[in-house]
Amino acid sequence: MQRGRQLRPGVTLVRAGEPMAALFVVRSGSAKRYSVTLGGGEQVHGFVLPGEAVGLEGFASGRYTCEVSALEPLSYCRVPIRKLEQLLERLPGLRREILRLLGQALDESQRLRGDLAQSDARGRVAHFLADLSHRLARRGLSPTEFRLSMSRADIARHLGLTLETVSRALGTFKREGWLRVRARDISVLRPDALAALGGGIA
Amino acid sequence: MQRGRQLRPGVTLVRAGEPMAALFVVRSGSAKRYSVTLGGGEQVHGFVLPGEAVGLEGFASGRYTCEVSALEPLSYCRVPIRKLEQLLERLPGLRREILRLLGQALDESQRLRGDLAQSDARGRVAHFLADLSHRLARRGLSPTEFRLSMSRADIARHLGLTLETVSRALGTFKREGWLRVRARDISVLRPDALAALGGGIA
DNA sequence: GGCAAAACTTGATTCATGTCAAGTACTGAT
DNA sequence: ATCAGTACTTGACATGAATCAAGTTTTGCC
Repeated sequence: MQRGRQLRPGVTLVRAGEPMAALFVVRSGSAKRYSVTLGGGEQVHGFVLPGEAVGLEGFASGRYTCEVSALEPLSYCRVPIRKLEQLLERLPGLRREILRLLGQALDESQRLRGDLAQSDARGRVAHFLADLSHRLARRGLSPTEFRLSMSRADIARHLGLTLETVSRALGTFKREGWLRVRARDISVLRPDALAALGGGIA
Repeated sequence: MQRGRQLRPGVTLVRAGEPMAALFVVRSGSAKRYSVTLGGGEQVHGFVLPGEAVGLEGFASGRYTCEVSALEPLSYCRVPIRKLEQLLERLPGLRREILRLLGQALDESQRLRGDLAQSDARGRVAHFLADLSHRLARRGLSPTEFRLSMSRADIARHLGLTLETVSRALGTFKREGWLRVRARDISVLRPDALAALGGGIA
């Protein structure tokens, strides 16, 4: 495992189509995962937060299938696949951990898709915020006070909305007293309300 | 591996919340993967075709996270997890294969989510049909003549649409000469047109 | 084969979100 | 500190999909 590597904002960590030589784990900062569509637009698959892995979907074909680029100064570890395979040979615990990681990524992706498919614009934005909050909390960061490292346009492309609609949803949450929003700084005042709107599975 | 098991239409193969005791591989027939939402509705995550695996997302927590029930008479193999772990110990090739399977499921889920987020109703339905066609072809079945084993309502819940909208989309494809539709029997006349509308990543 | 229930299609209307457009507030550079 | 460029907000309007409501076809059962 190689650690202590750094990336400046905007720099790409992995590119779609490159052979998967390593997995990455983000240590600090955040990144955007996206694909470039036929029309030249970006499909934003999601955002990577500290403690989360990058490159898992490369197991499918041995190549990365999306681009991942830093939204803030990013530090990360690199885990070469060769090394990983050697370790998997010997460590049943690591085997389970990798399967768990993949299973979790799969589960989250499906759950998210389901929720997006069935909620309106406000529900999607609420879900997005609640999810972010939850993932930050898991990492020991504040679930109620945080700074969005991504633009409204990125959020919109992630949720299948337009940036205007995202802006309006944030506006209504603010007006209803659920959030404080100042540019990219968010304070969640009513996590329960967001979670309720974000909806989801029983 | 235990094979030759059968299920009648409507019967459930795995239930959300159950401990993951085994993986399953469908041999013939098809199934619906779904979650029950807070309101009692169904979130349809997708459909399982012959040759595809069921239960992968259970690796996340050791429990299945969605329900899978047969849409047609279903035959399948059951692969107990204990057995699988023993085999993973000895067979590096199987380790890679399982990772590949999970990576592929993850990649497809993300790609699908991205496409759904960015297409309109017709695009989604076109994508759905093109995907189905592609997966059937992979299995050696006809990519142009098939029978939908799921209802319009299931398709709609899968795509985040209403059943009326799905019906109308099929209607327009029919009128434009891209499909023949007779109840659940589909003939694809213009696969290219569907693929183009289904759009996707570069 | 006939019947009832379910699944599906089609039409009219409403509403949410996209689109277009203008204006405001950040941000980073000089 | 000022300025320029970008990001964001807000408003007016258009549009595609949801909703509501009949009708029609298919399916499975007797």
